[in-house]
Amino acid sequence: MQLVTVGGAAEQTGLSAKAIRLYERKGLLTEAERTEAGYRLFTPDDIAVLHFIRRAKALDLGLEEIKDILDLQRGGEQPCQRATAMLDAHLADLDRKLADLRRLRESLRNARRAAATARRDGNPAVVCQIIESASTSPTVAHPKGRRPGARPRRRD
Amino acid sequence: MQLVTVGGAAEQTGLSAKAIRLYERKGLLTEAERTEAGYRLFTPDDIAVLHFIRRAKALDLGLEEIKDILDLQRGGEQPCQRATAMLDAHLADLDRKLADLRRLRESLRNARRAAATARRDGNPAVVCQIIESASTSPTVAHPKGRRPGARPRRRD
DNA sequence: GTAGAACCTTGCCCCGGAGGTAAGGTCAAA
DNA sequence: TTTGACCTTACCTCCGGGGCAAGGTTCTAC
Repeated sequence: MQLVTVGGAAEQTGLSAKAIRLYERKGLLTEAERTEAGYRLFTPDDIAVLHFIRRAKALDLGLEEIKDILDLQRGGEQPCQRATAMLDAHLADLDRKLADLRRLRESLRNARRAAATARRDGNPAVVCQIIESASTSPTVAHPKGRRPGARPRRRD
Repeated sequence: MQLVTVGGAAEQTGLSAKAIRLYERKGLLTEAERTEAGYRLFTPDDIAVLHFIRRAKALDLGLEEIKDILDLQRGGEQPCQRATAMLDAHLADLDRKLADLRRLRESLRNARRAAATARRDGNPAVVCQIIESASTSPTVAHPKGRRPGARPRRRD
């Protein structure tokens, strides 16, 4: 049963030592045992949890969500139901992201084409036309309505 | 020539006032004129730049990159060549992201399926199997080699 | 036995791209 | 005059750490 320090845990899991300390601090890991000198000692169980975290992160789960799953599991409950719900949510999210990115890709391709054309035609656009031509905005900011009026007076 | 305050500029561009101040502070906008009271006054040109920024942001360019383009343009140069290079880079990046996300999506679907099966079979996995089964890691962290040895001594 | 490398510790500031809030100044309309 | 909609700056927060400082510990080589 080798106990390892952060560096060893990092090596075994492909995470950074800093990240591992962060996970402990955020409660994803139970607090590690310490040597007399204060070095953390991670058990094979800890390493397994770290591997779990790494995989979960690869699935784009946030640390908070991963913690939720781990807490449930540590509480003796079966986190699968909760976890599947999370995964469903992420799946839906992912589909949206994919669609957005595909649109974005199209915008970029169009922009590139327009830029190439403009340059070939020797058309020195006033403001770089490249991005002007890319129309659609995948993610729209909050509109936040505002009444007109309140026209400012200049400093003179 | 209406000059407008941040609120007006925000309204016209769909950006938040906060974001606009940030852009000015980061040098994407030249410092706006002020009223005696210190209110910013944006010219139609500023508004055009803000529209440009918004479109560029929609193409996932970072503020620093947008600033680079704008600086070039303000320097009287044609930023198109530089901008197309950026767009190419982003396009390649995007393709990678898309591929990653598609793989991720597959992982999630598999994970879900595995979870459903496990639950149907009444199989109470030791650690929630859901994520265990998802193998591939789209983004890999830095390996950072490390010599073995340095085995810690336990506190006892 | 001791130097020095290679670990480890905590703590703090930094990134992007803002959002939120505070504490206060300004301006136009009723 | 007062209200309230606007504006100002400054600082804290988010996420997931990276980087560095300043110091303690342990291992290896001599």
